[in-house]
Amino acid sequence: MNKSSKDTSVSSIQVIDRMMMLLDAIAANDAPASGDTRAGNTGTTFRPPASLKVLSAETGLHPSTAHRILAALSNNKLVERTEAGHYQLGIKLLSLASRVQERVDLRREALPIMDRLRSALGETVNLTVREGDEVVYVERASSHKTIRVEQVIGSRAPLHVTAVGKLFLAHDGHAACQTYAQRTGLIAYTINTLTHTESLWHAARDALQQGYALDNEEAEIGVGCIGVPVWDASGAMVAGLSISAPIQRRRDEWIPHVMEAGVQLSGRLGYHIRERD
Amino acid sequence: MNKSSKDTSVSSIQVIDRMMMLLDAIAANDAPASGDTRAGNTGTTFRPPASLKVLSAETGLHPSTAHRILAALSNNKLVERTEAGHYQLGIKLLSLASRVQERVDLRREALPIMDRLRSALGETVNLTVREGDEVVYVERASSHKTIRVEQVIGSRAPLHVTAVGKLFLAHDGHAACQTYAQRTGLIAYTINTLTHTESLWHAARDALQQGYALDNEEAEIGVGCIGVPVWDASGAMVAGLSISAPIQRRRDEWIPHVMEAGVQLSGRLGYHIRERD
DNA sequence: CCGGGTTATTTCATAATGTGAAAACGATTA
DNA sequence: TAATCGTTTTCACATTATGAAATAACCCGG
Repeated sequence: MNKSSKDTSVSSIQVIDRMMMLLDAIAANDAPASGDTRAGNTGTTFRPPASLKVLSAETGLHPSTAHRILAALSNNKLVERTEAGHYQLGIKLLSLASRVQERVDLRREALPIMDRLRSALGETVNLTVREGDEVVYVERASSHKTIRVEQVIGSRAPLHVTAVGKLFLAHDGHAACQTYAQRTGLIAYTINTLTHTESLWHAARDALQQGYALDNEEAEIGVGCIGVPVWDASGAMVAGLSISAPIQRRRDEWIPHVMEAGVQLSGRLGYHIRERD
Repeated sequence: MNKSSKDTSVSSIQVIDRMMMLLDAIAANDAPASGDTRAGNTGTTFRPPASLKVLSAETGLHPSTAHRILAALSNNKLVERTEAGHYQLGIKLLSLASRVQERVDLRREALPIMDRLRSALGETVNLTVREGDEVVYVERASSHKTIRVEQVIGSRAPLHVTAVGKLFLAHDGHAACQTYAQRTGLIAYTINTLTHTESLWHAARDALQQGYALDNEEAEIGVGCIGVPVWDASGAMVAGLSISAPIQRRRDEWIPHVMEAGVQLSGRLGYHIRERD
């Protein structure tokens, strides 16, 4: 009979849920083989294109059922078959997604999330994008406190003095960070500004690694930030989300909240969690 | 009982086909509205939303059925609901499509199509992309005839002397075409080269209108081309496909073949035929 | 503030639909 | 040639999706 232990939703259509499992399984097994073709593989780590066997095993569907659903998806160009008979995601997804693309607007998606974060923590939340060697403030949810930090929309700041900017630098890699350092001279804004190339790089790299960056009065004395990256569907870092507060009010407990907001916004832009590890 | 539908498929799953109808219907209603003067509104409405009523009418599905399927899709984030209750395509499509994006490579998709075209018509087929004021030859399926036209992969030609180049110019619009003309001076390569701004513009615009462009010995005496545009999922013109032959061998009957190849390749890149109505 | 018309949602009896065990197929490999 | 593995098709069955109708929510004009 049915041994369906993972009953996901109250009222959904079985076939469609199963279809979704299959699409996700295909997407997961579709991992690109770029740059990871080192010798000495153990043999089990590489990702073969998704065969029926694998997909049915991974989804728990009977091969027969999986095959039937995949054939239906194939008819509708939602999946394609390689000549070897393996499955990959289909072209139709591109044309459908292009419609979503047109609609998705960073600021519009960001605003409600920023609002919630501001309400939860009570401090000003900023959305920034990168432009060259600077971050630009493009949206804001202001704190209601009498003493608050507020950036002008449209204003800029160099990458190395902001939390989000350091994430951008880390994303660029070591070489680009060094080039940036040389190009800009890492001008000191406060006594705390990181002005040495390598300490900047290490701070940035560690920040990206842990998923958030701090700004400890590096741009302005008295102001502290927590910044997180925002990714889009293609895996590009398209923006940053940060909370800014008077340094004595800032709390480490906020970090998970800000990170959660970043994850949410990235999700709204089509980012899927398991990008690469 | 009353099944008067078009069952094109040999064996497909009903729900999935219906789901696809709905997704397509949503996509169609998601298109940028042109000439929709149904309601005189100002400001608040950016896009015409798709209501259940409209979708069920458009797909021929009973409202109840459509609603159920849409709810299932909604559970899986393939569609989203606006707060007004209308339906739009969902974020999940973005993350799925990004996987396709990674895989889709212009040249790889083009080669089999170019091969078929070459075999059908016996002349050299070229794939070109734009780079600034020039087209670059990036792929080729050579004719096997002893007398044939052959461009070097990687070589370039100015826009105004090639069939595909004129399509790019037309795509840019009148002003950009004029700028191009001023900037480059429309150097004559042969006696047939279009060296007058306006005649170039008219030729280009008409070509794009009709879906193909000719090159009548405009780059080199004795060589004639038929070129068609290649579009991607976002509606951008990303390349051109052209066939080149000694002018006395070129036939107008080839035009539909080349156009068909262009449509096929565009489809492989995610372009959906019905852009506007 | 109240009808009346419209649209969205839920219900539920029904059979049509998708299911999966098993068998057939087809490609490798021994 | 037989054996093995993965894919595809078949088919009897009941689970599953269906759609008519009833209900709820919503929107306007009076």
